[in-house]
Amino acid sequence: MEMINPRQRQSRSLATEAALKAAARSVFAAKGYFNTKITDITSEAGRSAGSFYTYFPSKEALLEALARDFLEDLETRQQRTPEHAQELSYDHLRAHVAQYWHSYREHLPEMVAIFQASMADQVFFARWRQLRDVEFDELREFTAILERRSTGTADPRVMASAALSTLEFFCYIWQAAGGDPPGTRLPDDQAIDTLTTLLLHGMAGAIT
Amino acid sequence: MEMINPRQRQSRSLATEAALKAAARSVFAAKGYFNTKITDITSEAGRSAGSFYTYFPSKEALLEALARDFLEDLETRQQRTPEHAQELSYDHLRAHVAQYWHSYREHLPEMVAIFQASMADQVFFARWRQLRDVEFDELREFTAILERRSTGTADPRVMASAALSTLEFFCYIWQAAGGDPPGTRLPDDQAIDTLTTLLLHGMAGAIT
DNA sequence: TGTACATCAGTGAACGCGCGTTCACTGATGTAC
DNA sequence: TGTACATCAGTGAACGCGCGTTCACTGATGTAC
Repeated sequence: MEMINPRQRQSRSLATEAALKAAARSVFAAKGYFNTKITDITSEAGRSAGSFYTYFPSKEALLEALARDFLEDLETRQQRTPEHAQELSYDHLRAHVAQYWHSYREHLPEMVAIFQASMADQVFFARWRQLRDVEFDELREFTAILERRSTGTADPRVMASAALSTLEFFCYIWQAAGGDPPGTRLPDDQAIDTLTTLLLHGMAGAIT
Repeated sequence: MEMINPRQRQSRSLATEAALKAAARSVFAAKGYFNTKITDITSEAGRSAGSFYTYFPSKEALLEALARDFLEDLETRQQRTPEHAQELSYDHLRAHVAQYWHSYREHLPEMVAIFQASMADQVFFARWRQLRDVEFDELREFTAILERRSTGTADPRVMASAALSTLEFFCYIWQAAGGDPPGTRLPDDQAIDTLTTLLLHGMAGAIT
């Protein structure tokens, strides 16, 4: 029989690696990183336990691979948004908040798994902080406004750190931890508007 | 020889239980909850491995005991602060923020360990949310002001959830995760002032 | 006050469970001639 | 095109490490008479 696909081995191999990554994302999201066993990932991916080690030497290495993909994606996206503001405006800040909110949802398994892993592993602690630095850079333009017009009552970088804490943990609470109180739902628009209002007026409180 | 202490067994027992709890707090803070082995706790406490099980059936039970102590402490403190404000004022909000900041530091091992455990264990997830609800109640008076004078652009409870996210994660970043960027120090006053400025003006942005 | 026995905190070596990891094997794909 | 061999993805039973947990034992404290 004629070969349909001249690279069957390679494509099978790529498919399995992708299946393991996809399965890991799914299982991490469902059970959490620590509760996930290698066999949970392989059985979700429809492979045998041993198959895992053809692609990744450990669960950590798999998460590391997901983290690299994620970081690459973030940095690519960052290049596409060079627009900068001179003043704090609701719409402009809202666009940033909305991007963070949707990006968090899109990468929820990675965000949560890397954060969880950061609590038990130095390497992932560094990875988490690195991802956070990328997000911090996204707020650079706002920090710059604060620096230019600061009243001196608050360090702009500390203010930016607080603003990022708000974004990050509000997303965690509502997208990963079941809402506030648990079980509560929140429309995307309302989440984004609330965050924008808090951060816009909050940061404005530190400028002239 | 006359007995110095008529209840030597009991006091020795209480001392060991307290030593195990203190050792656990110390080791949790140093290595994190997941990396802590039972023998890490017992050796820090200067006891044998087997001794642990006289007092706690598992590491989870020990953390559960620490969580109960913590919750009790929080609820006792809450009764001591019945003062309520009718308006948002810097000093009044600052007092709340300061209390949260110092309470977080005082109970850092519990805060972090319970949060970590919440990511792998349903029971501790519920405990973490319960502790968070207590803190949420502390913000009730501010939520009430928002409810009375809301412009309708943001749900007061969602705004309070965002404010608590700011408090909680800013404390985590600066007290547990080494600052922002890691390695940075922050005087208590500056942390508290920055949080107060952000939250005061941020919440004020949602009222008439 | 003294003796004999009971109780209990504490010990640490040994046990065993769970899960990560290995490896001999299978069957399919790819290559050489 | 066919045959013989090589390579590789994938399998899953078995192995073994690490750590939680047990338990027979020790020595000190407490009690009975």
